Amino acid sequence: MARKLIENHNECPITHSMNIIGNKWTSIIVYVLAGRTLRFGELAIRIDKISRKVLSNQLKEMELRGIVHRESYAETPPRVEYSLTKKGEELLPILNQLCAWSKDIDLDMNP
Amino acid sequence: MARKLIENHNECPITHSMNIIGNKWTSIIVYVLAGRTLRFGELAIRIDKISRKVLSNQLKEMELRGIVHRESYAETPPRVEYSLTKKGEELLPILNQLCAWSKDIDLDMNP
DNA sequence: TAAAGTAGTAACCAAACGGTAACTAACATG
DNA sequence: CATGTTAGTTACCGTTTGGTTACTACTTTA
Repeated sequence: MARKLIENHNECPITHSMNIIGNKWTSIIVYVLAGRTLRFGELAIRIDKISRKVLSNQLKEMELRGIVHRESYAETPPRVEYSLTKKGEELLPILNQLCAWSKDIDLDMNP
Repeated sequence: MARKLIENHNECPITHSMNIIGNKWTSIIVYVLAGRTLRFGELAIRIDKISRKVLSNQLKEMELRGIVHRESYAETPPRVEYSLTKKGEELLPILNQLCAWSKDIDLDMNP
């Protein structure tokens, strides 16, 4: 279930960072969750091509890391709401800089 | 050879960013190359656990994206030196923020 | 009684990724 | 003539990741 981590015996800080956000979906989930609360199903719709299984796994991992907050309501049908924690919100300005940085890189001339 | 990209029809900027640096090694290579020029073999030694094949592929992709500069000398034995482009250098302050952000996240309590 | 709606989970399979070992070219040295 | 040196590449294969489908539980509505 859990993703495999890069070994990091010499505690390289960037390797540590990559072990947290260096995968396909984590940053995208943070970005989509920016400033709002969304239910599981809404997240699944907004994030193109993600499967419910993978979304579920990622959210679980992010909750464990303290990036995402999960609030479950005992209703029928069930309702579960996801939002960013303070830590998650702190990632946003960094991601915005990343977006700005990558703006002028072209992927069309592909390998 | 080339990594598969996340589909991004609605041109989500963070998805675009993740298509560039959202993988195991790219950011780590940028970090190791910060402010210096290294030969292929030196990179392979400094980056723990990366295989020469994967390193070669990553560098090729990063060169294509304009993040890394490759200088090859027609000597025997061959010498190839890698360094960051201006674009690559611009990524560094962002990566440093990422390192600072991730500092207090604990991975030991693992999924 | 049947269907609909939600948030998952389990089993299973396909695709992507990563690693290993052997190999190349080209010259220098012993 | 064999060996070492470097930056790769190729073929092969195992691991990891991702995707699909079906299924659950519970209650409301038709």
